[in-house]
Amino acid sequence: MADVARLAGVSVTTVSHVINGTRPASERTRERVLEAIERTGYRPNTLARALARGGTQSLGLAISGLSNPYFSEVVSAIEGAASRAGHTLLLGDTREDPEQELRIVRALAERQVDGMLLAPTAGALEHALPYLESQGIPTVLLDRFVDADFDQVGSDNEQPTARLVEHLIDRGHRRIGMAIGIRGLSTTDERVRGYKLALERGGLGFDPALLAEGASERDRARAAMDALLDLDDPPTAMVSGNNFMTIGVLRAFADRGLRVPDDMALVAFDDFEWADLFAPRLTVIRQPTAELGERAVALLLSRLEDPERPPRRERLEATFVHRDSCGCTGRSPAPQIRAQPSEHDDVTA
Amino acid sequence: MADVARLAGVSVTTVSHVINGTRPASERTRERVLEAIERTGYRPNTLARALARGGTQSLGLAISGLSNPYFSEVVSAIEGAASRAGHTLLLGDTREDPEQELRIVRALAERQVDGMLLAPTAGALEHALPYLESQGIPTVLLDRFVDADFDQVGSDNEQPTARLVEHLIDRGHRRIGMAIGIRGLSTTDERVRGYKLALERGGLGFDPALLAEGASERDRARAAMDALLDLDDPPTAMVSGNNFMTIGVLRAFADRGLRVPDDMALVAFDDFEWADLFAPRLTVIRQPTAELGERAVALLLSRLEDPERPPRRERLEATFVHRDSCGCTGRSPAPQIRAQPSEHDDVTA
DNA sequence: CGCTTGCGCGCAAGCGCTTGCGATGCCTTC
DNA sequence: GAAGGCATCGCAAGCGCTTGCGCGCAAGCG
Repeated sequence: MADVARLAGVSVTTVSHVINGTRPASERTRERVLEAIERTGYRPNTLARALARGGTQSLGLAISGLSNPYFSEVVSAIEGAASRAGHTLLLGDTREDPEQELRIVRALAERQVDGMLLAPTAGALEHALPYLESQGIPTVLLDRFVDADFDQVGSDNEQPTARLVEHLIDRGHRRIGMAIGIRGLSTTDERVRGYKLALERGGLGFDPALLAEGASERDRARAAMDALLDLDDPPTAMVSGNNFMTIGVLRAFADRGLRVPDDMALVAFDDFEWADLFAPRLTVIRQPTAELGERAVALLLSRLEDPERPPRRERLEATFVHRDSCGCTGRSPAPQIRAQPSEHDDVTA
Repeated sequence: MADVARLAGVSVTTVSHVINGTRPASERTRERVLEAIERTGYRPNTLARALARGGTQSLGLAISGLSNPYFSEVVSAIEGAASRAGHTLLLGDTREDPEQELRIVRALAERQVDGMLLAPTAGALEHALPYLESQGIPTVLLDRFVDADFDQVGSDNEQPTARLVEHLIDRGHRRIGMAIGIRGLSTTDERVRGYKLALERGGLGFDPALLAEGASERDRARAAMDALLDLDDPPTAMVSGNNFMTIGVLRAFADRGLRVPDDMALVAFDDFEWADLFAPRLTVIRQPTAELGERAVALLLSRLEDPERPPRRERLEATFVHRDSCGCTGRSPAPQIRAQPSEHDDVTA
């Protein structure tokens, strides 16, 4: 910037002001400065600016499993919203590990992000969250809810899962298993609660033996599913707690040559983009990923504007998408479907 | 940091040195400083450090389609490698738009990233790349190759695609169409070249009418595929140029109730994680996504160490994964398969 | 008992930018 | 013709950290 000032024959003050439009300048000097900028190939140093101004125009994003299609859709939406608001994203992967999460959050905070978007791990309450709170960093929690005073966004889990299970019950299933993600995450807990709720409503009673603990790892889910199938009284239908679990469960089925829905019914939380193109066409709950990302950013921006505003929680509605993996297709009448927004799917809110 | 210094009764100089271990200090003062840091809840300001030192320990990543599973796997690998090397990632989505790409690259550069990872758009040579070059920013290009003096990493495209097509030819197909991505990207061009090569080798001749221009958008691919199917002499088999194209093509098939592989054979570039679990099980070329990300970071780090080193290009081998969508299953002997690394797939290098 | 060594530290000058105060010169206004 | 107003700009003090110099002091030396 000093170069520019020299070339334009003005002070750095003036250069700074014409760059930022923070103070009027004569047309003449404006032009000279602009030209000097052009000729020197001047590249502003955002760091120095941030240091001087306090505020980096950047947001931290700490999340687990970038390669998880659900999250990557959310990330994509977040990137879009952040970028539209003139913010840059700093990215970190928590790997679902509270220590790693703290490291990431620390690193991002030390880089002076203006705010933080975090999909908290199961141990966040003991590590990352206290840190964020003590440092007074504007934060919004994503996907998983936590019992703490933070802004939070996520989908509704309990009722949609219950709906999934009830659908299986309606189809006559009595032994319904569930493959679940990481214990301690609200997403997991709430979905399990929905599962139990539906069983209860259906007068079925909850059998802990029918829970396949997948810990959100495909291979663990596969192994756990395998164990379920070895039961004396194995399930005739499964509900999967998230897309990783779905993959694991299906692998376990494939291992034994079980076919969906003929040998085994399956419904799942989390949709896949291609899900209506391949068989079995999965009956799922679809989360509003784009909206989720956008709301999260919106919440964060609003908090940046008013740090004192009381924390807000937003539950977004998830959609029931009726396809074939539940075993309904053609053979028996599909239950209460209300709309068909997608071309090949039956979709209901 | 001033607070810490005061509380410890030393100068900021000393605080800085004990934090960074840049100068020996007496055990006593070390302890006092550390304790003061603890008690003040001091959080180092990376920005100020970067400003003083020059060097931010952060890398820029500009890529398109975060929600593309191929890219999100690469991103995941990059994040891992970068994080292991002590770097933070700044993320931007180019949306395949050269102007947007330049904006992103600029924003990242102005944030003083130490180096840049870029999946160049088709117009990069006119915008982003000259900028990067003129600013002397260490850069490695990703996925797509470009005719310029940059470090570059990507998969082999031509031969693998040819292999895909030859496979169809071996199965007796004579009208083989291809759905292709964005023109001007080396990935697209090279894959088309592989397609033509195979046709030629098979004595089939290239018919431009059989190219479905999908521009890497699912809906365009679907429409283009639709047009192909309306031909007087429609293809009996398709090869898809990337995973978006695959989705589009399959949608077009679904629209008409065409079944793969019975009514239509399909082979594709890009694997999906779940591809062996759903029908049709796609026969594909799988790119080494993790390796790609890691090599890219490795290249960038090595360039940071030695900025003068001549640019390097790395072609990574893609894998032929033989499944059912080509129409081979059981009915006819599968051609030259050499290994079966995956449990349910036939995989060949 | 002076003098060198070496150890432990602090001073202060930046890094590149922003911004509160003025300073300067010219044009109006009584 | 002096005073006030307005439009244009520059000075210099930071923002929080790093780092080349150099100072003081105790130990070691002849």
